[in-house]
Amino acid sequence: MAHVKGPDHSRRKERSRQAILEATRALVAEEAYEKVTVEAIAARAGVGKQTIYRRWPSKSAVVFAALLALSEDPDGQSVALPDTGDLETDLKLVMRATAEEFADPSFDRLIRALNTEIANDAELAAEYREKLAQPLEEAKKARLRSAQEVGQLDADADLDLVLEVLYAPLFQRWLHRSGPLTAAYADSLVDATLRAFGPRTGVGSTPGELGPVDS
Amino acid sequence: MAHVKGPDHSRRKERSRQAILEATRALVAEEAYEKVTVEAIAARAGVGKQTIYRRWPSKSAVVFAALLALSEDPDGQSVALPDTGDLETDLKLVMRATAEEFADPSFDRLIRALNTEIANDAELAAEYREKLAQPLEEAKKARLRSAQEVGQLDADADLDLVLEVLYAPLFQRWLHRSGPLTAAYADSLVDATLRAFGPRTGVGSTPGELGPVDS
Amino acid sequence: MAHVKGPDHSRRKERSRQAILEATRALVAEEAYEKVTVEAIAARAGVGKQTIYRRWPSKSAVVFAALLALSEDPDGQSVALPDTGDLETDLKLVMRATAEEFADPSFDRLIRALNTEIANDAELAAEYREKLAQPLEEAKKARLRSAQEVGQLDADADLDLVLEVLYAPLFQRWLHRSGPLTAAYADSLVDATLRAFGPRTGVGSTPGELGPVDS
Amino acid sequence: MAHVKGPDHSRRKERSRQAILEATRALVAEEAYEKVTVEAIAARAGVGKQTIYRRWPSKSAVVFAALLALSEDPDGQSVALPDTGDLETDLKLVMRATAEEFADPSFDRLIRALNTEIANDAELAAEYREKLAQPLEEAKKARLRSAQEVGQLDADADLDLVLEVLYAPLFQRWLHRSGPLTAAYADSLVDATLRAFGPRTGVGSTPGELGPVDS
DNA sequence: TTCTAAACGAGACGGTACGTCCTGTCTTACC
DNA sequence: GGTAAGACAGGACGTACCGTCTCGTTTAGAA
Repeated sequence: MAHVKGPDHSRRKERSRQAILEATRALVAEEAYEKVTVEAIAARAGVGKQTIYRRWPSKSAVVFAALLALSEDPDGQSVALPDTGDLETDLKLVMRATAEEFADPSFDRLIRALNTEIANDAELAAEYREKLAQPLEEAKKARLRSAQEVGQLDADADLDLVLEVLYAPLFQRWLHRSGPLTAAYADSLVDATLRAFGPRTGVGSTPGELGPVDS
Repeated sequence: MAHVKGPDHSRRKERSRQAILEATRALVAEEAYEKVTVEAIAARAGVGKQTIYRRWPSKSAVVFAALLALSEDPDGQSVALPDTGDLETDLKLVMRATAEEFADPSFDRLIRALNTEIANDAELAAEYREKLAQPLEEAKKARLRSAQEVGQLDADADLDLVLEVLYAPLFQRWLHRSGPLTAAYADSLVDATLRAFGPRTGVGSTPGELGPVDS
Repeated sequence: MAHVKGPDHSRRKERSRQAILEATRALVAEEAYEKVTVEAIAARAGVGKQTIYRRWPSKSAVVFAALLALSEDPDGQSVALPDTGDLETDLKLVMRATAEEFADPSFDRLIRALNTEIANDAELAAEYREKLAQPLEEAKKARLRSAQEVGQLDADADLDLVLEVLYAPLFQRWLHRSGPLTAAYADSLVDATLRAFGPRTGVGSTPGELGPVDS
Repeated sequence: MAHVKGPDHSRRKERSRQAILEATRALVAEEAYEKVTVEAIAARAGVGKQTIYRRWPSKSAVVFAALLALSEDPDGQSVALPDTGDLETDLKLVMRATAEEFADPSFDRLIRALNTEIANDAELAAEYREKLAQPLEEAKKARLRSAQEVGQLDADADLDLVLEVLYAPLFQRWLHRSGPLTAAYADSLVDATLRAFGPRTGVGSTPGELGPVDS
């Protein structure tokens, strides 16, 4: 088990790595993505450019890593959606929060940068899905499955599809700035989704038996 | 108010304009958007760089204009969706066609470039909506209204929302490469949309009896 | 005779060229050669780096060109050594002037830079000889030939060798800082050279016979 | 005076020191001086960079030390010129050997590197003179003094000047590549030097008659 | 038909950022 | 404790484009 490698310098490495990611995040949040330069990141992080290029192959990769780290920080922790027992309530809560998040200018810039990256780089897109999107989707699907068990959602529904119908309109409206992201809009997406994938009435079980589903 | 200008050179202008837009389209279709340079466009179009900058303020604007022109070309013509009388049939046709379109690599690159532009530039986004998105949406809404009239779609449905629920999942799946764009997928989006916004025909209940449920 | 070439931009070209060479000269005169950077030259000249690299392949070449230009400036003019008729007087005048020149710190730095270049690059050395050294040597040899004609110098002397014996010690002492460059030293080099290559006494003609030709 | 040090790592020290100097020599002999890097030296010597910087303050110093060591190696030995009793013979032997030495490409690169260093660094130049040049010059002067004693050289000649007249032309011709370094050339330098500083035996004239010509 | 002035192709220009390389210092692990 | 390994901050390198400017050269309309 004796490895032949050199020293790991792990403390310095970690310190500079964090400084770089933090500086990147700050810069991307501050100004338009295309104006963020590797030189500025290095300067802000108090780091030589080579230290950046030693770890990442391009600006895209650094920015992407910085944004990934943003969501990964609480390492071991697994995300979970609220579960009050009422799907509609929970979804509206989550969707309204999501809509609000997009309103924050610095969050907006960060996510636009991230989307620009992954839209134009299939590899980064794959990494994004694996590291960020899937865990989040799993959490959401867990909530949906729990709803399926209590008959608040069609047991046969394709959960990926459900999530897309729920989230994609919000995402697209934000990305294209094609309309306001209000709470009412968030609610109406939940309503539409539940109409599309809610319990199939008259298949042996009555919703009413399980208690009220609507607000 | 008659100004004393020289010859208008309109023929040359038009020729070089077309050459620029065509070269831009070709380059964007060929390689990653960020590798398309104004210099390359000028060279390919057999044009001086200044001739480009005389007309457009930035590379973004040229690319955007090139893509706009792509869809505007059949000038006077107004798009219209098929109307067989059956909304489900028509929508599935359209959605399957849309899904196929995205599969063409050069179309893919063009639209990714366009989306990158408008995602990061609010002004271009506005122009995009005005010139491209809205006319298309109007055509789609016209078809939906026709469906409302024959009771194939909830008369109170917010048509913008309907279109988002229908298209946004497809768009997002394409943009993030998060799943295959099959005909079955296109169909399932139509199905879901129709479940969400179709006629409110309960089992043994008339739509009118239940009244609108939405807020 | 209609040429197919583009515009010559000669005025801009010449202006920026002069600015670059002047800035280079100033910087090389100011500080150690190795601390002169292309970036500093560009900044001082108010010029983009690319404008330098468009003309010269390396820093060496720019510096070399700057130093060449320094001596070439009076374009058509051909150098000539004084000719009073007395070789010893003339040579001592020239050698003392040369010794003094080397004492000027900014001249010193310039010439050290030049020598560093040509010592390490055979091509530059060839160009240096052709453009700077040879014309100067020709002027010197012209004076020596005139001396040979009046019997003040051995008619069979190899003039290249004479010049080397005369100048090389001064040059080496300066380059290696191995001794002071005084007027007395300059004189003693002339004396030694004249002893080595002066008229061969007793070969039929006495110098005195021809009488002094000087002023 | 025995100093109280720990385990005397002197052997390791000496080993790594030798490895560094040897690697430096090899690299300088192999390629252009400016392409020799400290990193390459360290790698070739199998040594950490810090081990180099612990001993020498800069790359210049390492290279200089390497070249110094080259000539110092036979430590206690003091150089001496041949003395056959005939100065001309001895000098021609030495000058021809010197000229040949310069023809060796790897020697050439080494000495060019050395000259570049000392031409641009007064401190190194001083060290060079003290450690390398002066001992050698002393040896040469010893031979000249011996010649003075037997009347083969002017007893009043400034031996530094004699050496310069003898060697500097060869050195300059080599440094500037301004001519071939042939045996005939070497001989002609000896001849010229002896004419300039040889015994003052005029044909039928006593030296005293002419008197010193110098100022 | 000749003249004239705008628009043009070409491409140099001042800049900015890129990604690479090397210097001289610092840190870690090993011996 | 000194060493090999090599990461680090810094900074120059030479390249690629940007958007501007400056040339001669079309070229199409007005004279």
